[in-house]
Amino acid sequence: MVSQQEYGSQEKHLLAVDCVIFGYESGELKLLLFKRQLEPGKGNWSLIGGWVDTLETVEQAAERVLLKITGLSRIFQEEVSVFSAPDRDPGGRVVSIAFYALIDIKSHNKELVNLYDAKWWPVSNLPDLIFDHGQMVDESLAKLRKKASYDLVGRDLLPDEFTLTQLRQLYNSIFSQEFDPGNFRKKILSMDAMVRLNKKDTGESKKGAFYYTFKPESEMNVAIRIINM
Amino acid sequence: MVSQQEYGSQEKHLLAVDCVIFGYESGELKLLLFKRQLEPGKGNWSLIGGWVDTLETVEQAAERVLLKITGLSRIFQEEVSVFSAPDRDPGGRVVSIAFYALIDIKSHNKELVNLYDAKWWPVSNLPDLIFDHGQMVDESLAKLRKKASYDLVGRDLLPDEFTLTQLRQLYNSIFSQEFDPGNFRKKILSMDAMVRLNKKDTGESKKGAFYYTFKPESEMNVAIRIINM
DNA sequence: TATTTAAAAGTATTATATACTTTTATCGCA
DNA sequence: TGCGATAAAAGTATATAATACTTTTAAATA
Repeated sequence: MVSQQEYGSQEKHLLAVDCVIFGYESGELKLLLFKRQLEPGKGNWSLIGGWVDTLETVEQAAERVLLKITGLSRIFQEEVSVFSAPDRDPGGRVVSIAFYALIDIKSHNKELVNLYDAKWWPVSNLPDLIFDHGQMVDESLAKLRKKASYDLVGRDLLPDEFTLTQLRQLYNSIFSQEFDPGNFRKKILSMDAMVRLNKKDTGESKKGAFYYTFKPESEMNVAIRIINM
Repeated sequence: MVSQQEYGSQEKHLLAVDCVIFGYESGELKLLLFKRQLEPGKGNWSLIGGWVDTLETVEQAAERVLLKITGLSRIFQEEVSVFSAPDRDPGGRVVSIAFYALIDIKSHNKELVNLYDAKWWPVSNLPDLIFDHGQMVDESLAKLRKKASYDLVGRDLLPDEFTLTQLRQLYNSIFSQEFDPGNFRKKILSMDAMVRLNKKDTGESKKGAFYYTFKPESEMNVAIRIINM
């Protein structure tokens, strides 16, 4: 029988999290990016990251970073994957876990964002990013699309009250394609996921579109596929 | 402007990988488990793991572990997620990344498996596992089901030559449900993913079932959903 | 040669997706 | 006040796919 290696005398690693923060504003899916403040790569655009402490989980580290930057807590956030190429960070061996988060841009703390020298960029037109952050964004976008195909992501990205047209435009921008208004409405309403309010948004049309809010997740029909990828 | 923290003086972490190794044998989906050889938890069943070195990626660490145990390389393997509860391992702070792998049980090195005191367990009847390894298995199974729903996983789990009945039974055991033979055949063949050989397996029926082999992945119709979960 | 077995092929029904059309509510303006 | 414009909302018709079920086939064997 072959023996396993003991805990002592093993190599230890710097562990970080990097947050891919998605938001939605003026009909566009956007990403919160930062001017890096330390070498290497100082002055270039990057995701916001943070070190993982010994007494927390990586999820908690990501929540901590998100709170620090946006002032928001209890936000949808999901692990993307681990990035661990030995030379990925020229500053040293750092293993980083990417997370993506979905927030309502209107509700976050803009002063904090300014404080950190951050900017919202449309995902359709991103600058070059340092290290492997571009790959983190690509993987996050793929995950977001997958999630949006069987889950209503509007809950996280839209304000509390929204119209079906706004939800459709959000989906248009996530998938970079135009969904048929009638069919989109039919499918979304068949999920029984939201309630219609007695208010209309007349900004976009003469007739006006009803506002909706989401029902609690437990009450909706979860077995419906929104987009067939 | 708020400044970011320097690389120096950060806490470092022990980093490990744990491998959830799936195989398929006598009509059952199985999992390779190990009798743990060191404290804490010595003698209990666990996944096989290994430490991550400074000069490798976590994927390479997982491949290294898989090769050591099974003698196999170039195996399908995918990251599941990061497990980082500070107290998950009573032996100390270890952050572990779970991977799941799919192998053809027939083709692996049984002597190596014996050497490491390992055993194939049917997933329908697993023993208690140490630490959070049970959760790793649950997440891996969920990932495997999701993958199997849009991808033919037979390529990795079955021998080179197999019958449609064997492929269906593999799917039955992955999803713990009986798929209709006619409809399963119709859907699988519509993917145009395999070629029929001029050989029959007459073990199961008088008529005999044709053997098939997989075409290269590039040639198959990838847009077909196998199982609607 | 009749019987048995499961493979293989085929059919019929239902459900869903997609493309397209019609009606509706409301505003601005003649 | 009533008409045109606008996009929402509702409705329809067709194509495609999922599901349940039936029939035919090939080969072994009693």
